[in-house]
Amino acid sequence: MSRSPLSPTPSGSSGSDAAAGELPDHTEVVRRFNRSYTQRIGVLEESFLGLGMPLGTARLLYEIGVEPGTTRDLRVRLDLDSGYLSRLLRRLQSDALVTVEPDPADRRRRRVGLTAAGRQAWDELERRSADRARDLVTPLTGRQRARLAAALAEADLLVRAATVRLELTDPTAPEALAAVEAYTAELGERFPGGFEIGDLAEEPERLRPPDGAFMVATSDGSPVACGGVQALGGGVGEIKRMWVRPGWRLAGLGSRLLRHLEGVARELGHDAVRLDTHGSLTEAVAMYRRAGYREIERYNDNPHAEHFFTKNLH
Amino acid sequence: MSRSPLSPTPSGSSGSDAAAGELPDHTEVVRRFNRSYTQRIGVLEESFLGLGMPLGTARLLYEIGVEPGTTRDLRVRLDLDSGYLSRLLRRLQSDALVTVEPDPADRRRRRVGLTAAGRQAWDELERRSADRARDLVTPLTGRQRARLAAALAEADLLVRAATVRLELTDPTAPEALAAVEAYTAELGERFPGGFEIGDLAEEPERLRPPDGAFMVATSDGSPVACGGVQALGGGVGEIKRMWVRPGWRLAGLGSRLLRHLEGVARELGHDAVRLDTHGSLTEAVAMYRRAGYREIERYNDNPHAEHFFTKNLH
DNA sequence: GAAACTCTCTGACTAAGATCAGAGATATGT
DNA sequence: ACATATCTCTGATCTTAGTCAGAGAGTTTC
Repeated sequence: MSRSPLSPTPSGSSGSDAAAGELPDHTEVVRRFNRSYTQRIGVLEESFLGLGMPLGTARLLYEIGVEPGTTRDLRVRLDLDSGYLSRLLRRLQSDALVTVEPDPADRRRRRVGLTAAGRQAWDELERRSADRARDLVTPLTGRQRARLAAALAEADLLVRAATVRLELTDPTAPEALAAVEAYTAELGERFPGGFEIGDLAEEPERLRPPDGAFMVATSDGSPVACGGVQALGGGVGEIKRMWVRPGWRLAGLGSRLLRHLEGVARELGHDAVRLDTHGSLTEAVAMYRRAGYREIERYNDNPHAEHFFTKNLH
Repeated sequence: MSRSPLSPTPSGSSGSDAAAGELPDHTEVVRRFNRSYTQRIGVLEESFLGLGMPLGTARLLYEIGVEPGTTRDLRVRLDLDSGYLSRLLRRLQSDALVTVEPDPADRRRRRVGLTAAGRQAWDELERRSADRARDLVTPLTGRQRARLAAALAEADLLVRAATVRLELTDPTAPEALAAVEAYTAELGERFPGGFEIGDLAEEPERLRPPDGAFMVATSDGSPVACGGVQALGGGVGEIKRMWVRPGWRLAGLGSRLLRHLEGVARELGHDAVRLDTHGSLTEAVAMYRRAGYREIERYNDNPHAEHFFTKNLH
């Protein structure tokens, strides 16, 4: 039986695992990386040890330091049982690292914050974590460090992009509004003459089932992409308000979103989709072409649109 | 400008750590990666859950499946207390997943292997772990997957290289012999006419303190690089038997080892070092030049050497 | 102002992870 | 052959992690 695909040397022995004819899905590379990286770096966690407090407590302290809040916030963020949290907090409190006081807004809740000593302990956690990262990097030469940083940044971007979840969102929901706000803010920068698009909440039913749909992608709580489908009639759908946060465009999130929206349009019973865009959004125009869209005549009177596209869904 | 160029989120709070004038040491990239990666991928560990056995047990089972061995091996590999290991093994044994029998070579030890049922459970662990990796990759397009794989492979190589430990090793120790064996095997392939270098164990005292030193770098237990320093007399040292496992040469391990050996030579009181090499080892020759070595006349009668170098240590 | 609900806390409990000090068996060096 | 070292196992013990049920304080709804 062959060696484990996770074999320890980098010498290409793992490359042979993918049988000759298969398409590479690269999962082996991911697994190999996971294994060696977690083994060597020991994850973030380890730097939380050795402060004379158990891991869970340190994690909680860290989280409080990142952003103080109510016990409820912390429970949700760390997914803890309320009884367990209560005990952890009491321990931190008795070590004089955190303050716990009733929330004036709702006196059932408690607000949690760091004391001066707690801030100090938090800094220590930060320092350890940074030290660990530095330990990893120091044996390398400057060029190698740069290569490592570039590789990790690239991997980070792609992993983030891969783990973004596209979610059907009501156009009036706060996440949807936040996404569209970011969208219009960006357009506003591009067209200083003043830019005006209809408020998303104006006709929300057009972007809501059963007539349409609106998708928002969030990462770490903030919107990174959005887009909707509405009906134009005659079996034709229209893709609207498609936007991807600038830093995320390199990761192909746009095409993924577009593909998804086409699928939604198909489910809504459309045979084709159209969309319009401004000529200055060159990346977007290129992406539409790559995705199989062809340019057509103006089909609406949107003053900001210069290019009009269509794609057959069958 | 202080923002990371690839930073997809506006979070900013972490980016400001690197003050404007500092040289980038890239620790922020590493930390950022650690945080987001562990958060999203949840490490390898998670795929070990849900088999009806606790994490530690699953980890042990997995390790046995990767490479069966004696209890001692496992204890070292997983860094477990012997009592703890004993109990974990007993549990696996009572579930009929592993066989434990005395090692015929040393009847104090026990050999541990998987039963058929154990192999099946191991396959299940493998499958889960692979599934998790695949889940990560599937949302990406083919090109993005290739980019991710390339980035992770690059990061993996560099991380491995960075975490390799160079250790002063006695020339007669098994790791040293293993390294030199790999070295001569490779040279044997390059020079099919037959290749003969003196056995390392012949004059071990020359490569041993106080006259010399021999360093071996191991990764996951197998040697990946080696090299020694011996005295030539007159304040001159000689670097001998320097070798880096092929797959590791891209990661700059050679220069790191060379730099280290120069430091050792300096500590041994030498003012300069020499070395010889064969002309066909073009990468090596280039590396020596890059490291500040200049070519000199032949200073010995090594029939395999064609190039001779020296470097001043002060 | 009572009912229903929300939130935190306490006590009781369990499993898992981990460490330590020997006992007993086996191997090695002199 | 003896002392010494090595190795695994057992029993005892401890901390951490995590769960559950309900008490008690506070808030919202009608």
